[in-house]
Amino acid sequence: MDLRLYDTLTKDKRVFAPIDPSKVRMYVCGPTVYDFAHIGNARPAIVFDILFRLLRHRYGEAHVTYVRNITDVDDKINDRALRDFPHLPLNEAIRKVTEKTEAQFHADVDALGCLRPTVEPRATDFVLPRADGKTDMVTLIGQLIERGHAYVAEGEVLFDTQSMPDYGKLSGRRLDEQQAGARIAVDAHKKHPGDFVLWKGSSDNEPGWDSPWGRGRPGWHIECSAMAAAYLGTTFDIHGGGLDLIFPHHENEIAQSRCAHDTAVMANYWMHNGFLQVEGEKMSKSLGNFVTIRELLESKRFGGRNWSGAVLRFAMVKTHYRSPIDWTVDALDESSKRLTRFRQTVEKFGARAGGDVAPAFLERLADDMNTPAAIAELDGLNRRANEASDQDAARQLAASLSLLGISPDMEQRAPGNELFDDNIRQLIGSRTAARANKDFKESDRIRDVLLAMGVVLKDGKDTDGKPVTTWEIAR
RNA sequence: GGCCACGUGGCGGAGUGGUUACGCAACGGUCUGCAAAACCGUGUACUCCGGUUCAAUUCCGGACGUGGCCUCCA
Repeated sequence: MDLRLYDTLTKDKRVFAPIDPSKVRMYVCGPTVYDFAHIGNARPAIVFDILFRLLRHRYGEAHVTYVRNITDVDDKINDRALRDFPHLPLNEAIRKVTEKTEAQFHADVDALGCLRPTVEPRATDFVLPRADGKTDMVTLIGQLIERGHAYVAEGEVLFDTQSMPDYGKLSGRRLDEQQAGARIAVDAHKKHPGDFVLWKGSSDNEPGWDSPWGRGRPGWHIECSAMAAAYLGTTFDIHGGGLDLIFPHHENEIAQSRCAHDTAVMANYWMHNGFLQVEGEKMSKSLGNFVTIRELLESKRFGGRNWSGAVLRFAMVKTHYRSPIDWTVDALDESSKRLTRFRQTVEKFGARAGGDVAPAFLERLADDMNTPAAIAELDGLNRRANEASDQDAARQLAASLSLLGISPDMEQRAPGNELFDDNIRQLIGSRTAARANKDFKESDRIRDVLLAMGVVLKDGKDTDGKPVTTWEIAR
């Protein structure tokens, strides 16, 4: 069965053919580490994690390289550093901000069930030429100047967009059209208003590196060109990111990379996840609907309860990755219910992941990651398992969920208390014993105790007819 | 103003030129010490107007609506 992927550049869905199946290569634009990641940031992390898992499943774990950068040089980071650590030297303050934020980001996406990428390079490690000879930004910029694709003007190095005949192909923007729009800053030193900065000078309270063009820092797009080449080579398989990055970020990455390396393409498939709204409105701090991953996991700010990483992940993948998502309490509620049903079936049959993924499920996923259709197959498996006590269906359900990055125990973790789980299991054990003795008074007492803890019990039977009790957090 | 998506039942959300998506909610039932859950069954749909076609929710054109990008942004 073929894997088919939608390519933003060619606007079509086609069979994925890696350049080298023994070394499938994917680059995804990662976070700028200046503040807590919001739920919108979680989307590309989850979407491309699923693609990563799918590729590993097809080509083998050792044959897929997933690079996701960490942007740790950015004006927002500078601002945050000056605000939060005014007494520290700038570099130290910046390091404090980026290290803390990076740790937060990792904790958040870990909780969402995302695997760590193969490599997570930090931009600041790729500004200057490196001892290991991996591609760096200064060298890349030098190559662009040499090849006549960039020029120096007023202390900046600018990319000469007119030097690239098909600039704008990804976003469908032509240079002459852009002149019409008044939004692009017209600077006298630019040859064309669409030209963008590769290198800019730094003042004393901005981070800077010594370069052939003076002390300065890289522009917004060059870091990804450098790090992608450093780990994946000049042409690779998949480049991903959010829809909003198509222009200017990815457009400019393509321009830089192709012109510096003189290649026909930078990546063979450009993939973009859709945007997310919150309760029907664009997420913004001014509307007060700005919600971070951490808040969803740990606070009751959204919907009066907190949500497990599995529920957040499920809510994210029950919509196709290219469609917009309206992030609502109702959607999380529904996700929680559906997931609980799957979990109960898996537990009831004692099914463990590691078995075979259901073929129909895999087929849906292979069709440009049609996760909603794939999940519908899980409903079918769930039904088959329960209707006909079909062990195999339950095993396939567990294995398929696992390919989606969802394991049953992710759902069960009670927030903020690691002993919670064990405690509940003990109480359930006592209650099961009481029920076996027909001591229903005691049995009901324990059930009430658990209910007071916010835990609802569900009695069932396993395939041998033995009583099995599962539980979930009360809604 | 330019570019790009999208508009499916009460809600979420796939897909298809003629045949059940799927789930949540609702209603009915089976089962269980009770409750809950689970399982089974039932109903409701394809924004509007033209066109192509034997046949359109599905293709083409238009209208209206929603969202995104064009500036840091997943």
